[in-house]
Amino acid sequence: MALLTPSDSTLPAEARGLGRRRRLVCSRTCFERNPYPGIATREQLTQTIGILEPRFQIWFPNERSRQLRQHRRESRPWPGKGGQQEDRRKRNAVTRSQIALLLQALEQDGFPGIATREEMARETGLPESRIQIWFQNRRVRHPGQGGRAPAHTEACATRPPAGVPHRPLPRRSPSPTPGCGERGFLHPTCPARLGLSHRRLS
DNA sequence: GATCTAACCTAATCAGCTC
DNA sequence: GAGCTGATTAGGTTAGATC
Repeated sequence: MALLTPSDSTLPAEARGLGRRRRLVCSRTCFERNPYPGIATREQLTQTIGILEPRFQIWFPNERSRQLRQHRRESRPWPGKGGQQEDRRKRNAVTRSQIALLLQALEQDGFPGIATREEMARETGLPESRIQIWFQNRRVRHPGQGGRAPAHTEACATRPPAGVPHRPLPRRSPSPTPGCGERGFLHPTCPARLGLSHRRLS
């Protein structure tokens, strides 16, 4: 079985002034068996390896992305899901009180870093990974609620400062996509976001 | 400094639940 | 069935770890 191990850095990312989680290192054996693991398989891997399930939910898409690119470079067909699709995670019911807490946090920061998310996980009793998903969905579906975002629309509409590459507009949208900040979200490299979101800590 | 890749982001979509 | 929203996916960027 593949081993997942924490990287050698001894301090948590937040303690080092970063808004990201510590990195893990993973080998590919588990991926070759099933590149699309369902919740049951991921939980089983968690039991076997001792790494939390949400880390697999990050690692597997990343690995699929790499493999897909490689297959395309070599003009090989990607096998895809194939076979029976495994079960999804059971839908998590978020209570009104939990939503209230999350909305409060969203007002303050639409892009909470790992420390904030873990604090909210403690307060709400929800898993941190579910909070991350909740923020992702919320930012997309309620763009006006993203705390400070609307206030920086003007800054986002302009060019980033020299040396700060502006992220390209979102993909997979055949229709014209609103500019940064227009719908209430800010590109990570937007000058308005730099110094505000979880990246502010760096 | 270059490279690799986990972490993170988005839009799009699927799917469960409530009305 | 419509609407809402949690979960998943593809595809992109960022930044920490390693060489």
